[in-house]
Amino acid sequence: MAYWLMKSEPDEVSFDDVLAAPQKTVAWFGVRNYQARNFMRDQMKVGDGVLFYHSSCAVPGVAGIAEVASGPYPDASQFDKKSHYYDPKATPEQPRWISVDVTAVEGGSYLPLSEMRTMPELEDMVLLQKGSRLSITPVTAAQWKAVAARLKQKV
DNA sequence: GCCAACGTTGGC
DNA sequence: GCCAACGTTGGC
Repeated sequence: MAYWLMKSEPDEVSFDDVLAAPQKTVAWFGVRNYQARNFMRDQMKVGDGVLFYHSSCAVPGVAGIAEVASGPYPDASQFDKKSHYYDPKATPEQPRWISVDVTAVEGGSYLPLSEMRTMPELEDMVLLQKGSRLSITPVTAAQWKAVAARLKQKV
């Protein structure tokens, strides 16, 4: 089993939105970066752990724990001319971008980025590396454990 | 709003 | 295939 950190802008989809969704599950759409796409396509498995991260907001940080709930399938927004994720080069026969479903598992506490930067266990986390902007990044088991423990501590 | 860092595009 | 120009991300 693998672990991931996935960034979402809370103005678009917040962790609370996922908790409120039917079956607490949403499609993760709008990934338009090949490296992030390839993680979803090639490495993610149902049941993998997900740190749900809020980016581009007042207090960025991990907003809750989720899990991967489906295999990869074509991201519908790439075909939608009205979507700002529309990609004219994608066709249903030859889709470029994919989604996976993600289910919320546990919320109720928040770990700010500023605090993550103080945790020695997270020193090597991809998210925290200089210049890192990938929307989906791998998380090690040790990093996962440290974040989960800290979240639990805060409840 | 600024700006560093990174990704993508397209001319050559 | 190189690389300059441009666009985007995302913290601050």
